Parts: sequence; structure tokens; C-alpha cells
Amino acid sequence: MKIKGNGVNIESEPRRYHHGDLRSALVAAGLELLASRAADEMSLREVARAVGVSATAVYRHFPDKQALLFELCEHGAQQLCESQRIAMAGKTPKTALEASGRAYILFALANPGLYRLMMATKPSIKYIDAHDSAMDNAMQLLKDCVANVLPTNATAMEHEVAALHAWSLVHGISMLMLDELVAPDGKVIDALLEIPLNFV
Amino acid sequence: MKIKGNGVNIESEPRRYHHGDLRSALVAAGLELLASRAADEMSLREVARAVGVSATAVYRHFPDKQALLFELCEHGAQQLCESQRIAMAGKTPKTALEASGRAYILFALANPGLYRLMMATKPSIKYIDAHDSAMDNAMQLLKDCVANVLPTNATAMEHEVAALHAWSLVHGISMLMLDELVAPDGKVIDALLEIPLNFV
DNA sequence: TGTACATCAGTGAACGCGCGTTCACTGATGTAC
DNA sequence: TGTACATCAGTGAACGCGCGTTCACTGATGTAC
Repeated sequence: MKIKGNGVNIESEPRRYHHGDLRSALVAAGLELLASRAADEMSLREVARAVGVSATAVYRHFPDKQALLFELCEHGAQQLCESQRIAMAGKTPKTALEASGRAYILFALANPGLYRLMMATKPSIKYIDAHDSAMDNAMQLLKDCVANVLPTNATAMEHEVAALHAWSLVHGISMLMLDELVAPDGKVIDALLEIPLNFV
Repeated sequence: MKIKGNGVNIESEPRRYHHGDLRSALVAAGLELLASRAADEMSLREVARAVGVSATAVYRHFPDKQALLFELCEHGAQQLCESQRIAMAGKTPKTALEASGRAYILFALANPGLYRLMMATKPSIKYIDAHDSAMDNAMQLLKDCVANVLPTNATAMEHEVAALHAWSLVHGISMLMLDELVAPDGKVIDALLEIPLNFV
């Protein structure tokens, strides 16, 4: 046991968290690290370090690194859903679609590593197939949003293509800006979203 | 020196390539590996192994790994340009835009690792600023293509937004399909490209 | 045409790196009686 | 309320891994005379 409480506080004995607190702290630290790092540049050891805990402590709460990343994905998907929903509240179908698109893009730009993790470097299949993930909700939200601006007699195929069109557009511009191929610029984003989506 | 030419052909002495041949072989092997791997999962040693040469031999032809990756990017950009140009040949402005969009998406789907390298995990700035890179050409091609379908009195801002719109759409759908968030499907791609781009 | 020699294009051994993960452990917490 | 003990949630040391890169080297190639 190390000396503690004197001038040189080495503080190397285990810190105890209340039940679930370390888990939350790890998730929070992971999300924070993803603001400045890509997911595959973020190591498990680094997350543990950020929380001030040994790397092995993580294994008390997650079976492996993939599981931690999956948890971060879930949080991200929930946040994304939430901010889209808030943006849409009380809008007409057409302005709601535009608002949710803007919210989507702003989420991506505000959470570079997290967004990329959710979309590109998804944790492996064994965690994904845990069903009804938050990502499914985000997907459904988009489809509903698009459905509201389609004519009532639109076919299933038209629905599908229209939703994919909207998703491609916001995903595309988000990635181009995250990858620094296009300068992030609110005016340009607005202009893109204002272009009438001329379905069918 | 090892025994060579008998039954057990160990063949461990240096193979000599004609001038520039090993360089080309490394680039070819890199491109091939990128068909099945992301760029950051492809190691320099692996490329050397694929060619049948020691890892250190690579340093005769490239100052470091980044330089090799940059070379692969350049090849990719040229291929992309080329296939777009071929697709557009002899078409009207509107069908040319559609054709080049299709060529763009098909290039991305056919070259997963390479496309991602070009767009997302670009080699570092020091190589990028080598000017007039093939990527600039690809960019200009897109802008010209879009300009041809715009009314003659369109403003510079309208040109910019229209080009970005087109790019976002094809980049978005390409990434969604590469990342397996959307099943690759020629019919869906065609439907997306047929949606009239209703500029301004 | 032959010879001397600089240059070129490879080699294998070795380096340090940080990683994910396993292991045996330890001290605090909570529970049964 | 006190005590015995199982469980829990941490610890640091150690593992093997493949990586990018460096190093001193060697044998083939090409050139000058």
C-alpha cells in the first residue's frame, strides 16, 4: 500500500466507483476521446487512462474493446435520434425534413470520431445483431420523415428511393466535411438542404 | 548464399528488377490489397510480402509508407477520372452527368479500400500539397459536368452548390454501400441518378 | 575488349512501440447468522 | 450488534503480436579508361 494524503499524493490504490459509475465514466471518456480521434486510433488503454483507472479494470465492465465501442455507437445513435426529433418538433412535413437533415449534419460535424464509428468502422457483427439497436430507430425516423413529404399514392419503391436519396445527401455532405474535402460552412449546408427534393 | 535451382528452391538471394519495375510491382500489389483491406489495415510489410521482396526494399523506392499510399491515391484518382470520362463520351449534358455519376459510384464499389483511402484516410499533408494532383482533375471534371446542365445565367454560388450537391449524393451512396449500411443494387443506383437534379 | 571501381538495389537482424488481453493478486463491500 | 466469509472491483506484471523503420551488409550492374 502506498502512502496517501501527504504532500506527494501518489494515490495508487484502487478507487472504488459506485455501482455502474465506472462503466458510465468509461463511456463518457470514450465519447470525449472520439471528438478528437478516429475510433481505431483510440485505444482501450487510452480510455482507461482518461478515467484514471488501470486498463484491466475495463474488463470488469466490458468483455472486450469491441463491446465498449458498441456501447459508444448506441449512445451516438440515441443522441442523433434525439437531436433530430428536437429539430423537427412542431414543423410542417417539408420544413421538418429540412430541419432533421440539418440536425443530422450538425451532429456528424460535432462528433467526428463517433459518427465515423457509427457509420464506417462499426463494431463487429456479434454486437450489431443485438436487435432493436438505436440505429434502427434513427433509420425509421428518417423514413417517416421522408414519407411525410411524399404524395399519398407513392409506391414502396418510391419511398425507398426517396429515403435513400435523403440519407445519401446528408451522409455525403457530412463525410466530405468531416474528411476535410469540403470546408464546413453553414450557408452551404442550408443551400443544399433548401434544394427542393423533387421526388418522382 | 543459398542453394538454388535444385529440388528445394529456396531462392533467397535478391531478385533484381529492371529500373522502376519493383516500384510498379509494389504499386500494383498495393492496389490489389486495397480491394480487400482498408488502407490502415494494409501494412508496408504486407505489400512487400505480396511482391516477394523484403520490407526494407520498399525504402529504395519510397521514403516511407505514406509516400507509397500517396502514390496509390494518385493512381486511384486517375482511374476515377478516366472511367468517368469514358462514361460521358458523346453524351448530352444531362445524360453525361448521370453517366459520370454512375461511373463514380461503380468505381467506389469496385475499389473499396482505394476509394476510402482517397476520400477518408488521405496520406498526410506533406504529400498532398504536391500540386496539380490527379484529385484536382477529378474535381474539375465534376464541376464542368454540372456546369453543363446549369442555366447560362447561374451564379458562381449556384454552380458551387450544384456541384457539391452532386458530389454529396454520389459520395454518400457510395459510402453507404461500401460500409454495408445499404445493399449495393444497380437498380437503386439508377433510380437515384434519375431523380432530376432540380438546380435552383 | 578487359579491368577497376563506384553506385545501385537488394538482404536479414534488430530496434522500440503501444496495443489487447490474461493472470494471480488484494483489499473493500455486503450478507448470513 | 459482531463476526465470518463470499463476492466484487480494482491492481500491476507479463504475454505475444505485427508494425514502421534503421542499420550494416553484399553482390550485381554499369561506366571510365
